[in-house]
Amino acid sequence: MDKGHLGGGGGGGGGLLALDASPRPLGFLNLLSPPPFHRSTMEADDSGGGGGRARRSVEVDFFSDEKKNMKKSRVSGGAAAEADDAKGPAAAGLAIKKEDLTINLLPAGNNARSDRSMVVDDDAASRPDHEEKSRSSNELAAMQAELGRMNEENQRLRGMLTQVTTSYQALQMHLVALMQQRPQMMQPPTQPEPPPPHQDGKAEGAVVPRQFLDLGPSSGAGGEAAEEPSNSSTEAGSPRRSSSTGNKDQERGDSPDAPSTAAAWLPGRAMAPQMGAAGAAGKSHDQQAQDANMRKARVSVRARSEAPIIADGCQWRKYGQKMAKGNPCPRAYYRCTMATGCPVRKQVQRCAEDRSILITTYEGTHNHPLPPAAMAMASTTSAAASMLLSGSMPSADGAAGLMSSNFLARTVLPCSSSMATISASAPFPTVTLDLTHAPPGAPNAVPLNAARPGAPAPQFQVPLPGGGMAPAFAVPPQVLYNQSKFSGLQMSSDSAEAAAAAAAAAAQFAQPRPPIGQLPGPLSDTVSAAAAAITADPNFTVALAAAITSIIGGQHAAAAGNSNANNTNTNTTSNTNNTSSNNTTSNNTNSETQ
DNA sequence: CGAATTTGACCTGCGC
DNA sequence: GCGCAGGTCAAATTCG
Repeated sequence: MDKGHLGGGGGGGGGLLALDASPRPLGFLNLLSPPPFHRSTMEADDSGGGGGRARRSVEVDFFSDEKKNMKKSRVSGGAAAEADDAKGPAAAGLAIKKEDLTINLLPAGNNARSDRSMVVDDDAASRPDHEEKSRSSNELAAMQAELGRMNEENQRLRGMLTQVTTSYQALQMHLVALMQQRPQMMQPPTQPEPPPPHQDGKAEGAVVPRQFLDLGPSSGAGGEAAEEPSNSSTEAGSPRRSSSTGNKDQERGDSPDAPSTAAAWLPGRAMAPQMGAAGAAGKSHDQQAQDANMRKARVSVRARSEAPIIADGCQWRKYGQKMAKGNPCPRAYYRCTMATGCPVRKQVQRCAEDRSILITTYEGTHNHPLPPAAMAMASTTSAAASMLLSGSMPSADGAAGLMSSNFLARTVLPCSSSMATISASAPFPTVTLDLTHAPPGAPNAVPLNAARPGAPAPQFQVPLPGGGMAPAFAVPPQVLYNQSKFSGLQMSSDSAEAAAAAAAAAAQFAQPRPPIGQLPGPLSDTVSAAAAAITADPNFTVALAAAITSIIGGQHAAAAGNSNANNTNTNTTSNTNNTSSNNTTSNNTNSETQ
């Protein structure tokens, strides 16, 4: 099943979203994530990459259509087309747009394949009484040339925006790391963060290495140094099957108390037992206490689903089931089996009050790279955990802790217009992300049922924030009943950043999709939710307006009406095309996002 | 036949 | 110290 996820899986991502979802938000999203157009330029270079596969499909699909069209027109247009080719591959994306615009601008159906061609033709056919015409043609040509320049500039800006966004995210992560660190002091930077500011589409390369679900400040305690190397070392170190026993030993041995359970799961920790009790003993009680606090961080996700389990991109194996007190529904225990000895576990249980609500609680840190599909959840939970921990930490002043929590909540869960619940109360600090309440605008408030065809059991996709997006978080009072020691966080979506995050998240969640001929349904649901969430933000609207303005610009003030209408059509068309190739596209997007 | 799931037993922590 | 509840193990069972 997860083979499906990993191998064939990996549905679409940002690209798909961008293309498939409602035109507006998507258009904007495109600006934030390596847009298909942008890709055109990179296509040749990127196609080789790991994530490139999916992306490539997108490109292929998308551009193949375009090319087909172009070819057709060439066939009829003749030499005129040459001019376009002459512009070079780099202009591919621009060419498309430009063409559309050009077509729009031209009064007659005279397929103006290229400005030049038009001019030439006119010149060739020039007659005395056509001076006017040629003049207007010249003007057109000038305008189009300017258009071209504008488009180029637009692309540059897009690139810049992408970079900025990436940098922002990197900084955000770094900040989170620092926050985690702070209370522990003396700890070296948790995460080897600051990834190169240039990535996004390529972020994958840089991000993947650290694609670990980092629920606990694993980074924190001495594990820091060990954590990174452990990524691989741990895997190699402990045979998978033995892992369970290994864990057991670790957990039980470490056990002085629960805290270690999570700790034991940490890659760094994994080595401790091997090194002997001495190592553990060496640890100060203070630190142990801190670890105890932090290691057990949990992230709970509530979402409506008929499916027995949510598809978060990871591979899980059920190792137990138990009836929990006060809940007629049994609680199932799963452990990550994507890598040998991965300590991550999760509990799945239906809400007693509303059995349509599935509560999934994650715990532990992945000690292996995660597939793109799992990244959304991983980053989400990681971010949430970080948020929780940083906020719950006995930092200098409670206010600071709270503040950081709020801050993180906003940065980590930017799209949520509602609430995420954070609880630092015993037994473990827990962050609850409630996806059961979607924003008014969101079409599919929640039932994100997306039975995965390949999967033995139906699962559903959860659009989450960390990766970027969450349709919404709302925490019904009852959710907090036994855990609010802390504070609920009000998180308001913040401008374009929120949109960007949402886009990224949406992209990621579009990913885990099966590769072929399947479920545009859930995807569209997700997209819809994302779109709704994004567009709900007034800031987004403004940003979108600005973006559109910059693209269409006053350049065409004159032809505005016409051209706008046509542009709209054009967009619609391309959307349609992409939609038709939904599956493929989704894959692409994912890789790209990642 | 191997892998995954089920399920009863066992272990541990916590509250009284 | 005892009982309860949560969590995990591992043999038995089921499934592909």
